[in-house]
Amino acid sequence: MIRFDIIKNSNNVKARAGLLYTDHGVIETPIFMPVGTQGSVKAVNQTFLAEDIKAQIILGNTYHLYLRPGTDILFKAGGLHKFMNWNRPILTDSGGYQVFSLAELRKLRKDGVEFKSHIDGSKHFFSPAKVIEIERFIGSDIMMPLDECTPYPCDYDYAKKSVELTSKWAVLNKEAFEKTQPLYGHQQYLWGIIQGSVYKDLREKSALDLVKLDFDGYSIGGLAVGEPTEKMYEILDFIVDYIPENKPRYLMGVGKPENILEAIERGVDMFDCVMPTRNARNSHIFTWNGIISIRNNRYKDDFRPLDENCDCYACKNYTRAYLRHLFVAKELLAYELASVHNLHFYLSLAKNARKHIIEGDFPEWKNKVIKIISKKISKEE
RNA sequence: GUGGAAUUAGCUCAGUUGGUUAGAGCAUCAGAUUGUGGCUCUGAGGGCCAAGGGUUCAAAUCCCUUAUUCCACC
Repeated sequence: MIRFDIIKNSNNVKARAGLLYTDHGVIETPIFMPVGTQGSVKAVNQTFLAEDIKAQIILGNTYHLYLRPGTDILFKAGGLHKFMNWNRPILTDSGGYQVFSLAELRKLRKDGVEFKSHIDGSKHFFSPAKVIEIERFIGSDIMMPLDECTPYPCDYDYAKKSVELTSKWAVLNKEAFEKTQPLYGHQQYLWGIIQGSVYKDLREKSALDLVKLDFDGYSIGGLAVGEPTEKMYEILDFIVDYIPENKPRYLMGVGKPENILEAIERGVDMFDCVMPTRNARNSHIFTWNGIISIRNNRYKDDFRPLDENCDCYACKNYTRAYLRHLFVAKELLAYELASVHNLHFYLSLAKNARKHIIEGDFPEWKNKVIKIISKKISKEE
């Protein structure tokens, strides 16, 4: 069983600060985990990731890594940590989301999912046991089980069947996990993923089924897939109480900075999202003063840093005008600097949230910063 | 000098036998992006169709003149 120490509970809200122990290091929660789908956080090298951004754990994706480079290469390399030169924790998503997002290629079966590779069209089959096997080859510290992520909107009957399937698979995931061993000498842990779309009774059923199996942690999946944000908060308010308090809670794929803070307030400990990196590549910059679209014409002669309150590599060394120029010229450095900055912002956001939970003024701080950081900067002061 | 071709958005070009408010790509400008199928998607602005004159109910389209550019031949 993974060790998770809650070092401080918030007084009025469910937010908490904790320490999550893995063989690759201790993670301070709440935490944001940069997404490195194919064994690389896009446009960011591992040195920056560790030393500047101060990422404590990153994500890999089972579906993508299985297709390329494949488990034989990962095994020969000694696991993903060595392969990519990252010695801090790694969490792998199972490919359950790809089952949903690549829906045209999939065929759901009771025992797993058939799909066609988006790379070469070849046919493959994922079962819960197969996914665990692949994650053993990858060597991720925290493994996600195979699940089905429902789209939104999703009618009740489909969501119900989907929860039943995900619960059935959870049993098989857990069995496979217990029957197999880590390959590289460090411990691996398995989470359960709660589904149920926007239906509270289905969410409850999903949570009860999974808690019975006693996973190391619990993920909340199937949110931020298009439902109104208020709906997401409503489900979070409801579902967190069904997850044992001493287990880490992971809200998959979320989200915008304000979504993360609202979810922390509701008791979530872990987050991942492509937003800081994908948006960085599209010139969308998160700052403590609000959102900047750095390609905008008005930054062409703005020689201030992206964010005057930031000490990341990009802000310490380069100006808005230069970043805008790089984006307009489609220079590769644009993607690197913007990604470093946005990830640094997300990690700072989590770090500050943690600090204010410990200091006891999280809700006040949260309400104050959300107003500022979620707004687009439209007029320069 | 002679003959031919061309001239349409900032750039490169479409534009059917003349027929409503002349299109595209790129560029520009502005949005979007939530367990990532690496440079994506959506939208907007921008043209007295080289200039002038004719023919016609109607001209980017046909005719004439001029200008500019390119090609071929003396």
